[in-house]
Formats: sequence, C-alpha cells, structure tokens
Amino acid sequence: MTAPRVRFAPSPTGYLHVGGARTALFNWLYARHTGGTHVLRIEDTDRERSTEEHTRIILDGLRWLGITWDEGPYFQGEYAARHRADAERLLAERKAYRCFCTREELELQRTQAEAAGIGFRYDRRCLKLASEEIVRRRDSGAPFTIRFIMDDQEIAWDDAVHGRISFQGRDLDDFVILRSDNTAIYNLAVVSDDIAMRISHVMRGDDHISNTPKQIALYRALGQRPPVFAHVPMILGSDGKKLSKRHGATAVGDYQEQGILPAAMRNFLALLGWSPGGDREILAEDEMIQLFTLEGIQKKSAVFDTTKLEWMNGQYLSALPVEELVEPVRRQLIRLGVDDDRDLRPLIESVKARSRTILHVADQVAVRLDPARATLDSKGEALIRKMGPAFGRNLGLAAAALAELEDKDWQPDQLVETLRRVAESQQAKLGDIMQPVRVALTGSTVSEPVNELLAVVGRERSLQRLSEMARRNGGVSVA
RNA sequence: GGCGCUAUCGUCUAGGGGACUAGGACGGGGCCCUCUCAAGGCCCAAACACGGGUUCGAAUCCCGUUAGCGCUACCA
Repeated sequence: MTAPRVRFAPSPTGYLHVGGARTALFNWLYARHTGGTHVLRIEDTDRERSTEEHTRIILDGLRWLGITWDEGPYFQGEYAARHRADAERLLAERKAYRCFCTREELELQRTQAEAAGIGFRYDRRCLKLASEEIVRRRDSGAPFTIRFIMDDQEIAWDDAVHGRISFQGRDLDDFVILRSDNTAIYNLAVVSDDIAMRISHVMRGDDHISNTPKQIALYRALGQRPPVFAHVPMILGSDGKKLSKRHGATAVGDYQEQGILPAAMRNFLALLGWSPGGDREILAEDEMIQLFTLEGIQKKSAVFDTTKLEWMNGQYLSALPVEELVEPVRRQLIRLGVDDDRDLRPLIESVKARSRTILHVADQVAVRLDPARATLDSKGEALIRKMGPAFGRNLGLAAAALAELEDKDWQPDQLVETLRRVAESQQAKLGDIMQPVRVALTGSTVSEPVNELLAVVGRERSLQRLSEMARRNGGVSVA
C-alpha cells in the first residue's frame, strides 16, 4: 500500500475557524502517522468572498499551531481550465447537459415546490431539449450552465469514521457543475483537484456528508476510483449549535490574542472529536502522531469548552521553561504600556503556576514590576473592610520591621522570619500580617507566598508601596 | 417538507456481549497541605435518551420512537 495523500482545503472567505484548524490538525496527524503527504489547497473559487488577507491569516494560524504541509499551498483558482475541461468532457460523453434555465426561473420553481410542501428537484426540462433547440439557443448567445446527470441508483461508501453511508440517487438532483461564466462549482472543482493531486483520503467536516454522493458520482463519471472518505464531527458552541461568532472567540487568532499557547491549543483540539483510548489528556506532539488513528475519531459532534482549554493552557504554562515565556510576556507588557528592562524570569517564575494564559501572567508581572499599578479587587476591599484599623496598623508595623532588613538580606528566608516576628510581637495570626502585605502589593488576596512576593518586587518598591498603603489606611508610615 | 448523520455525567470522553457497583478529565462540592491562591494528594455529587427485540446475559448487536444537528444555491 502506498503512503496516503491527504489535504486540507480551506476557503479564504473568513478567518481560520477552530473547526477548520481541527480538520487541518487531523489531516496533518494522519499524514505524519502514516508517513503520508499533507497537501494544502486554498479553495478560492468564490471570487466574491475570497481575499489574500484571509489566505495569509489561515497560513499564519496553521504555522502558529505547528501544522505543516508538504505540498502547496495550491490555489484552486489556477486550475479553472482543468475544471472546465472536465465539465466539457462530461458534456461530450453525455453525462452532463446544458441548462438554459435562468436563476429567476429556477427560483420560481423552487418557491413553488416549497409552497406545495415538496422538496425541490430540478425537473430536467433542459435535458429534454431537442438538439436543434440547444444549438439555436447556444448560437443566439443565451447563457447556460452545465448540469451533471444523476442516476437513480444507490450511492454508498464506507466512511472511515461513520461506517457505511448510503444515499439514493433519486433523492439527489442534476446539480450544476459549471456556472454560466464558465467557472466550476465546488463539487466539480474539489473532485477535479483531488483527482489531479492524487488525494487518497478526504478528511473533512461531516457537514460535507451530503456532498459526498454527488462527488462519488463525479469520480465514477470521470473514470476514477473515489478516495477514502473520513467525515469528522463538527464543533459546536456551548448551546449545541454550530460554532459561530455569537459564541465569542471562534478564530484561532482570537486564542493566540488571548494568550493561549499553541501546544495547548493543539492538544485541546486534538482531543475534541478524537481519543487515543484510555485516560490520556496531555499529549506531546510525537505521542499524538504515534497514537493517531481514524478509528479513534468520534462520530458525535463536540462542544467547544473554553474552560477546559484554559485549564490545559495552565498545564502547559506551568510546564514551560521560563525562558520561553520571556518574549511573549514582554510583548504583552509593551501592549499594557509597561516598558521595563529588568530580568523578567524570576517574576514569571513566581506567577506562572497560578496563571492560565500569557495575558494573565503579564498582568501579574506588570504589578510586580510596579506595585503602584495594583488595583484593589473585591477580595482586597473585603479584607480591608473586615480588618478595619488593624489593616493599616499591621501594614505599618510590617513595613517598619522590613525596613530594618538590608538589601542583601532581602531574601525569602529572612523576609518570612521578619514577618513572623512581627506577628509574634503583636500576638497576631501570621495571616493578619501577611494578607495586608499581599493586598498592598497586589490589590488582591491571592498571590504567591508573601515572602516570595516581597523578594520579587524588591526592597525599595516594596517598602515604598507598603508605607504608602499603611499611611492611606491610617497606619504609621516609616518611609 | 425531503435526504442524511448522531445519541454514556453540565462538557470532553473510556467502553467493541459477561472484567460495570459504568472509569478518567474539565467544571462543581469537601478535606489535606497552608499566610492566601494555584499546583499537588485524597474524597463526594453527577450519565448509558425512550420503547421493543436478539441472547443464559446488552451501555455494547438489531428495529422503532423521540430529540439534536447538517445538507437541500449558477456558496464553499
């Protein structure tokens, strides 16, 4: 058996949708798993909606996810001549015919059928035209499309994910394969290209299932054996409807913006509609490739769960070496208006375990670079209210004690010792000293251990902020 | 309306006739750890859509019902 040839064939009429990205991922995984070839083909035959900008965004999104291709990108628009030749060949072999019906006429027939409660099926009136009539109309310059003759027999195939699927030819109508402007319609273009590119496995969303019998008929009419079809389930929004803009972020670029790591996105997408069997959740690229099979693809559509994506991103974030986060975090800091040339590594290290996205890391790093940026959140406010005057007083005492430490002693061990002594001298719980410090420095009651926080913020900035907050809350300033 | 696809915890899923008291993960709840949170560990709640078969035995095979979704263009 020769190595499979698969393709990802997006149309550049919008951004790279997560559903498309997942289809691309499956194709890529299958190619890598089998040692096959992954072909990228841009289906830009819808001239009205296709743009180069969209093509660029799709390519960028694939690269970001680490999805590579071995051939292409090919552009479908460049094969118009072959599409036309295929249509004309079918016409010459009497497997297709010219249709002179206008859009208006067809629209009328459709609405009439609808009103009668019957499904519309083209009535083949142009197939019945006498040949002199056809010649006459053609010579008079009347525009026409080319329609493919659908036979009435059953068309069935063994889908690699669904098993046997069967349609009756009589339920399908003679569909248009070539527009009156001589350009191919989707079904013809796809089949023509897949034949030319020797595609052996067509993996695509299962919203294409109903196109498949038409395409199989086309393969046969063109004297070719159809490829293996694998229809992968769709991705739904949380309401169970097809994922769309209404559901918020649907483009791969949106998640990149939100600080999701490509490896996390890839892992999450792989597990949406595919399972390696067993309990595996976090899968490295090579494991994914090794374990990927068509049999593991789910039949049922899957709901995109952002919360789980973020959890997975958190997993990747904490496993990632700090070095690899420095650049993405610095980029984000600049967008936040923070330009500081300090070494970010210790700061990232101290916050990344508590973060789910790069944005979240950057926000926290920004506050540690400059505690004056800290804004009180509801939990911080609640603590101040709850502690009353003790908040400012304890803060003042802590600041005074910490001020005694010299720069070289501003280390986690000494810091925690100092604060413990303050607590003991006041016969206060450690938390009553620690929490005000935490709130003063971060605005919230949540952070890394306070001693680490102080160390990372640094002596000068910490003392300044602590005194400031103590003063503002009725405590004694030491600065 | 027609045609097609699908159906296990709220969500992602494991499960291929007996190993099912239906497992894992996210999310939720609790406990431990602890200055807080996260992480980690332990625990709890939570599902085989319904009805018929087949079989000694069905989440698993078959049929029907219901529901959801997709397609039904000179879009892709």
